[in-house]
Amino acid sequence: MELTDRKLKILQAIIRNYLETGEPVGSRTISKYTDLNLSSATIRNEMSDLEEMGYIVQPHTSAGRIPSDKGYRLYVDMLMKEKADEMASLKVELDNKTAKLEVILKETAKILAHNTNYASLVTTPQYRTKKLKFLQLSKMDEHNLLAIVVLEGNVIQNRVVATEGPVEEDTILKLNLILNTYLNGLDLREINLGVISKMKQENPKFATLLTEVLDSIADCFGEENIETFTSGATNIFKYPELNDSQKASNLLYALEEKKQLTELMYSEGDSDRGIQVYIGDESPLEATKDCAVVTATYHLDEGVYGKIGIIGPRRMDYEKVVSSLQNLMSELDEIMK
Amino acid sequence: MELTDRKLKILQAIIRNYLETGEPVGSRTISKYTDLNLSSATIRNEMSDLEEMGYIVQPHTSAGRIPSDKGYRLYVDMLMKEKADEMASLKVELDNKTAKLEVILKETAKILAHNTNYASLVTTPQYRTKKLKFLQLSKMDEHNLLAIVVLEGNVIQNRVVATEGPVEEDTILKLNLILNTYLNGLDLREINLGVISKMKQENPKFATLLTEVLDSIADCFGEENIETFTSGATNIFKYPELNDSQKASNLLYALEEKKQLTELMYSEGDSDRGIQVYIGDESPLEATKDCAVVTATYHLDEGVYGKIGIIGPRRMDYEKVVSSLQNLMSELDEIMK
DNA sequence: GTTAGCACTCAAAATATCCGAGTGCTAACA
DNA sequence: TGTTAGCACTCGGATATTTTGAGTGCTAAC
Repeated sequence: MELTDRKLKILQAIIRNYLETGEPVGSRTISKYTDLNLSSATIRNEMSDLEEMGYIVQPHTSAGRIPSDKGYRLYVDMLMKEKADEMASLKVELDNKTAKLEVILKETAKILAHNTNYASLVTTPQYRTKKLKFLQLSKMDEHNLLAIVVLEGNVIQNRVVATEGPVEEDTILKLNLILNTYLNGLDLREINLGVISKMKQENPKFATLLTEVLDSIADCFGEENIETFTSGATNIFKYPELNDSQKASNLLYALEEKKQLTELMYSEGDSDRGIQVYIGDESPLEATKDCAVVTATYHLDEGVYGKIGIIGPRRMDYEKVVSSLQNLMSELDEIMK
Repeated sequence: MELTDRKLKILQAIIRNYLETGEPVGSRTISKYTDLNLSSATIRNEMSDLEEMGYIVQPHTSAGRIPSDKGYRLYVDMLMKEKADEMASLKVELDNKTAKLEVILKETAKILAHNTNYASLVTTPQYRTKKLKFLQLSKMDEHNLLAIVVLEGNVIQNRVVATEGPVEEDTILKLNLILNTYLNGLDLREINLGVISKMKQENPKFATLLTEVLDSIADCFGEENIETFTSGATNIFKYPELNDSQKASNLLYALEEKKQLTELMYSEGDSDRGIQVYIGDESPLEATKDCAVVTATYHLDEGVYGKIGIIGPRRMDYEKVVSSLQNLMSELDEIMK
């Protein structure tokens, strides 16, 4: 059967209406709602077709229709095409003087949640290909060194390095010199065995210490280092279809744990610039089977990116979410430059 | 009317039973539950008295009784007296080699939540009277310095200091020297105008820079610097009496925002070593009016302490919670020494 | 002081009843 | 051939009604 223009319009009307009300919509409603000037009977016939084609479903015999995941998908795809570039104006109050990444990201999550009324997620960027700006060791006490690692983009991390024996102030100065000389401007892939062994060979006195330090700072780059900030988790109580203790509990648990969600955000490899939408069962994550998840990518530098995302009910205001995400995305791009 | 020993036993039995089941308990239940060997009729008489005295209430005429806040209070107070020193053995898997405070505290929250099946809170300690161990400035780029502040107890913080103009490497070295000379070993109260102006007078060349740096690091000590970690928020869904979307939503919101909870934890000034219990309406916080909140204090150094706490339903297993808290409290005391 | 017995209460569960939005189908119409 | 009015039918949800049983308070006997 063919998806005529009229069917499309009706489908769109059904979805729009359902997004507003959250209730199944009937033929009479649509007959009045659209500018098609068709009677409810005609709409019924068309709806019957749309149901057969799988775009809408009836929760039970004598109820109106609601969009199926397939219906949402069609709708979202259409939307994406239309709205690809247009961008609503969203006032963002990020104070870009704050140089601390963590603070910016937390703030971003808050703005996003507040603006959309859904739950939001923001991850720290992956540093895999991030370059080392500088590295600074200091003596904390007899058995511990403090290593400060600053990566490009002013990402600051610190690690405590436990040393075998006590270390002289003098040695620390030398270590700092060696480490910065060899490693500055390199990214994780470039800090490989070659550089390391060269470094040790040319400074045999410090071989042990260097190993200890390098081990401890290696994970500053690592993937397990991604942190996810969430905000607005309790927004989900605003939507009756999620407001059921079982569902809410699972969802909130996922939001608290974050780990799975982080994986989800990074799962769909590299649709990179694009915006990714998971509707209901499309999501690989059990906890979000009743939700829609929309994620976007922000860029910190070539090859270095993080994710921002939204979790809400299936009947999500996709237009608003997409434009909010695009907005914040470019806002972040800007700040991070 | 006097609170006889028998009445006390019955009250205790009622509370215990209610903690287990969450259902109002009737006279017949108690008559079997206790070793008093009294008929249900007798129990009924006693219960009638207990109700009159305000220790138990009837949700409706033909239901059993549940403890009132006053009843819980009596119970908890008795418990505290009995259990003051005894300590259950709780296997704590804190890896005390990790020197990073944040990680330890997050882990603590998790253990606590997991162990008790309630929601847990852990705050970072207040550093008001914490001494400065050392301070390290590094050049990040033309307009930003990175200030690392290490306080006693290996609490590490960093701040980005924006400077007026570019700063020479040489200048940074000198600044480091000056700052550490004047400030090492001092706490916030001791870093007052006196020291600062003296420092500036004796190093007039750096007066402006010093001001910038000191401003930025001042809040490393500040109270607004307390962070609260939570865990097990979704545990509240396990208790039917909280599992109502309105209550759950409020509570979870409070747990997400944390700010109010932090205030709550620090509100009851200085019961210091002790354990603080808020039952229902005793709590100043609206969101926890249907809960019980138990908090304890851990010590990092003289005058420096943080809080750990539990939020759960009124019918909380107080014994277990108290001993868990005591355990973790001393465990933390130990690690922080 | 304790207990058995019994009438009484009342929330919660089970059951019955009603209501109406919405459907599918048919027949008439343009 | 596509559109529409009309109508019988369905069924979830709201409301009303009944049943059930745990629990109480009171009284009288032990």
